[in-house]
Amino acid sequence: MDAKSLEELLYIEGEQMKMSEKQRLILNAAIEMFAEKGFASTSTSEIAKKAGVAEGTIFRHYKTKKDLLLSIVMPTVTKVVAPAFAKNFSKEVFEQDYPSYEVFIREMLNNRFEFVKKHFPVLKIFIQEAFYQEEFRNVYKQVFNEHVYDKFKHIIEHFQSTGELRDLPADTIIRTTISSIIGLIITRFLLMGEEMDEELEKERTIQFILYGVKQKR
Amino acid sequence: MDAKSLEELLYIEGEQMKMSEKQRLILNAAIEMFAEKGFASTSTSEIAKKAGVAEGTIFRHYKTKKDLLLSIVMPTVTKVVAPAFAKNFSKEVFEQDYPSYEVFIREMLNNRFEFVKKHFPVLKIFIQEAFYQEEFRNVYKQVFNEHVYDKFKHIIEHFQSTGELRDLPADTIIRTTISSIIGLIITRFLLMGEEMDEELEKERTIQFILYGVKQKR
Amino acid sequence: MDAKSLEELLYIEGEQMKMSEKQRLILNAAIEMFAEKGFASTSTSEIAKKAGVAEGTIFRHYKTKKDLLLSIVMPTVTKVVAPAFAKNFSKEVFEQDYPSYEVFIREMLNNRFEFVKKHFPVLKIFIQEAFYQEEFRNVYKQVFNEHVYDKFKHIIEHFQSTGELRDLPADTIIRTTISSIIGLIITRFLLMGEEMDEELEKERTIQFILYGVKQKR
Amino acid sequence: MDAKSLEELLYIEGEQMKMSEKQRLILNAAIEMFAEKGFASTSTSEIAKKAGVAEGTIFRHYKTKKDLLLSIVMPTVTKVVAPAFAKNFSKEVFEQDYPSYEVFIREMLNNRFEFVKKHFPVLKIFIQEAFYQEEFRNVYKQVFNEHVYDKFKHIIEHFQSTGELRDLPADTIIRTTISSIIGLIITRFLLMGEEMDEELEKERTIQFILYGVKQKR
DNA sequence: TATGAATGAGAGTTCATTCAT
DNA sequence: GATGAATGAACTCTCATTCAT
Repeated sequence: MDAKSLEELLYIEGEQMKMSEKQRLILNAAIEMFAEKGFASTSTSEIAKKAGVAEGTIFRHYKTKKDLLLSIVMPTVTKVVAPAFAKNFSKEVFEQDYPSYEVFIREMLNNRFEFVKKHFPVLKIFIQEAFYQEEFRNVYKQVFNEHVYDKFKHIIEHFQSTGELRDLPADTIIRTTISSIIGLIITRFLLMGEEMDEELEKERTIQFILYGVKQKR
Repeated sequence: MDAKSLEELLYIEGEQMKMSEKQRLILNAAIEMFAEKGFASTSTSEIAKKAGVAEGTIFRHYKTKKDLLLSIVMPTVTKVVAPAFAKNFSKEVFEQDYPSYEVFIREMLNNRFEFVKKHFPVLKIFIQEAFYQEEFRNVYKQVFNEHVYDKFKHIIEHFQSTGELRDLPADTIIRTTISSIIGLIITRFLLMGEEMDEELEKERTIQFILYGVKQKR
Repeated sequence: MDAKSLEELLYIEGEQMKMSEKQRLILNAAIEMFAEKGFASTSTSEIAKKAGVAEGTIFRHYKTKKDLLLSIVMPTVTKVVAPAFAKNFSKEVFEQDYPSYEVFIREMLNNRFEFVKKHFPVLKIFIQEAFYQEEFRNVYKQVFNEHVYDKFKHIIEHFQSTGELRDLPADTIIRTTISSIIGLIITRFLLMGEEMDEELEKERTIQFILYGVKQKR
Repeated sequence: MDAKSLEELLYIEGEQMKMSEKQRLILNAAIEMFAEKGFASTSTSEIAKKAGVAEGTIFRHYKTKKDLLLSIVMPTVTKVVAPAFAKNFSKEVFEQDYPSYEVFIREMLNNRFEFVKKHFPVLKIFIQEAFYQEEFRNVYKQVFNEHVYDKFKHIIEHFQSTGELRDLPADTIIRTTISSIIGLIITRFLLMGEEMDEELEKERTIQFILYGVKQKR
């Protein structure tokens, strides 16, 4: 990954952003290896070799191996979960940007799909570790609760009030919408790869969310 | 896990089924630890201690640590993916069992949900490893292709011919249906735990699959 | 050191005493190296090499390097400080064994001198570490207070009551007596070595303690 | 420690004396850390941090870490051992300063006691290292032999000739005198600390040296 | 068949020292 | 002169695996 993208991805507000060249090499190598073999199965000596630095150099920048993992994964969590909802939802902006739920989920799906495509290795690392580290799951939950849930719910209720959406509980709509999007993403990035017709399946997923699979009577 | 369940779960056709007592202790301990901490982060000595056997005993039954992993995970793949479709689809059986797509997915969802509930640790191990071992993903794909895909497609086409299902491509319906089910399962077993109202969310997921979230006009 | 001596030296009451052959080799090597180069400057790989075992073997027997140090040093503290006072001081035994303060300190000096001669390396290790680890000093103090001080004081007061000893405070007599003995021991084992005429200097030290260096008028 | 004291302590005749500010910071930090944790257990980075300089700066002033140790310890040896005997023993000066052995040892004890109190950390470092580095012990022996032994012996013989001292061998008197003083110093600075009544114990030690503990008949 | 002591390769980490700036 | 990033050897400790009992 080039220096700029990496810094943008791993930048946390309030932290100093500048990375040294070696640090970038280390992070890129670590992301690649962790994504490929998993955190526990990747040795710091492998990372050092791939990065082309001495093993000691890793520990000059990151106190422990776990520290290196966190510095890769933590800043990403926010960025993957929140941005679709980061906009300032003033009424005008909102109604202009999202005239319908369809426009909203289409934008969200496209936006997150591209993000995942660009940063898939880091996300893979996050997901893997979230399996066994509660710490990781909690960060995800926290970000979701703080930045996403209320706004998402608000949007749904808005479109229920306009009559576009059925009167299902917002929670269920949130879960099923997200499930469908994540299901698409997993299918594309973990199971099928390039052989999938991306645009077609994205569109179908949107239609599925919107109309369901059952024929209208 | 008791001896019988374990043998059933890990039994592969054509193999000798009898397990010694020690072997069962080892497998149970390994499943628990692998699920909790991951394969790479679990040491054989931890397994031995938890199983109450000597370290050497593990290697008497399983040539390597990886061997132990495979003997846990491989037989499970088939069992988790296939059984809903394992029935003999003679016309009568089928029409009798599944008078509608709704009945079919309700049964499938309930059935898989219970299976996951019962064998969650083993499945967690499989998923974790599938992330980085193509070998694992391929086994999954193969089982899916061999035992599931054709039958699932056949069912969909059947209900499209009866007019119950819309004329979406079967692949899309398969993917979205499975996505929704897996989404529910992940939400329940990885994110929310017991705090979720299982029966309610199951029903809503089914409704979502069937009708979608969009109001019918 | 032979197996028997080592076990006797490092045995702690209430612990299991049997040492494996390898364990003995490790302890002997560790004592030798720690005494020669100090704890911090001795690497576990050196110890392993000198003991003729694999490095891993050390950690099978001792959880950490520090553990190895403690298992050498702790049991010795008691044995070096206490035994001269370990006898059961029933009145008869006492008056029979120590008809005078002179007999008492002569026995104590000889006894401790021989013990130091036999176990000098272990004691050297203890002293070194006591310099910077309060933990070590406290163990020493505790043993001294519990097993030595009262009895020593009692003896002194006894010989003050018989008129053999001057009416100095017991604490001062204790400190100066011990100082003189330790001074002799340090001179012999750290500064001069074999070139010192042991018996002569022991006798002179006893005379010094008893009569002082100043001429009687 | 202030600049002047430090320079005085570590000054060796014939060397250039000026220390830079940074050098002083480094030496003070090193003395403190070495005394607290021992030479081998103190890292140069700790010293640099405590001194508030960069790690590289240490190596600009001292070729190696050991060099730093030597530059602290070596000049001190002379100063701790010799000064009591450094005076020019012209007959007049001597008889005027030391009209009796008692006056002599009282002055020596007080003088060395104050020196140790002032420079305890450096001395602690020296003693620690003297345990395993013969080089250090030899320096001590050499200084003792060159600057102390003959003069001390001469003093003793003088007071034997005046009849103040008993006809013990001078070596024994030297050893026991020094032992008693060192014993007091160790008790004060390593074992008891401030809780000891300094003046009282100093006086008692002198009395012990002079009269011994045994009652005069 | 089961044991557990022993192994040695390799893990993560520290550290004295170097050197370009 | 001072810096501190970089180094790589060496450190303590872990681990899957072996094998004599």
